[in-house]
Amino acid sequence: MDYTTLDKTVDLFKIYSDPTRLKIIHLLVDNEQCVHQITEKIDVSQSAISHSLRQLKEADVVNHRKEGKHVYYSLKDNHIKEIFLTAYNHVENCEKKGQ
Amino acid sequence: MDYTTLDKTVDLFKIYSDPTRLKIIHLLVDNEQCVHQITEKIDVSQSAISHSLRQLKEADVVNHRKEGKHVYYSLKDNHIKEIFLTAYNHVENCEKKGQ
DNA sequence: TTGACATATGAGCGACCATTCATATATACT
DNA sequence: AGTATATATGAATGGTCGCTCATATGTCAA
Repeated sequence: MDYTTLDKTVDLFKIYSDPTRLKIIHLLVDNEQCVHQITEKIDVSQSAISHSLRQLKEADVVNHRKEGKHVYYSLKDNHIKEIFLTAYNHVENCEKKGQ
Repeated sequence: MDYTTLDKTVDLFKIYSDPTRLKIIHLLVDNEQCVHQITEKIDVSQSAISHSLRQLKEADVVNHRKEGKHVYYSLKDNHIKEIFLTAYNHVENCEKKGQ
């Protein structure tokens, strides 16, 4: 084995490095949401959302629970939220300073 | 324009999502280093290192200063370090807990 | 100015990956 | 059972991107 901590960190960052997945994470920062709600708010096919959610789940970034026909997703961990917010706020600050 | 904050955040995460670039960031967490030092410590060609450094520079992740023949690179910002360390430590903790 | 060392750049190739399309599964209702 | 809604899956494809190779640029020393 030489699948190091650094390699695993790369994989975690890859999860954040896609517009669809990051939009989902953004939505889930505040509340859990079901697939249907997510699909309404992001402009890609339901299939694409589902594929993205699968990756988020396999990367241990989200939890999911079933409730009747619906499946609700939420962020798994405070670190997951923290990584997102630190980067997001950094980008926002850079914008205000002008690039 | 609809190059949103979220899109820019995706681009920032993309920078972290490559083994070579992340290894460089890892090296620079403690000290600034010149290209030659970095090349000695990472097992890809000098050309690949240089390409990676260029991307890091264009993404405003690193500073560089010339000193004679050498060019020294360092992390530009504490946020850059924080994003890396939060993710890296998260992965380390997950490893200890067993996956 | 020639040679050695340090760094950067451009082109081209190969691999990876997000999306769509079509379809499958699951649940609820009548 | 049959229909509608919600979600998941597999295959195929188009685009992105990191790497190597070759070469260019820059800097110092003799």
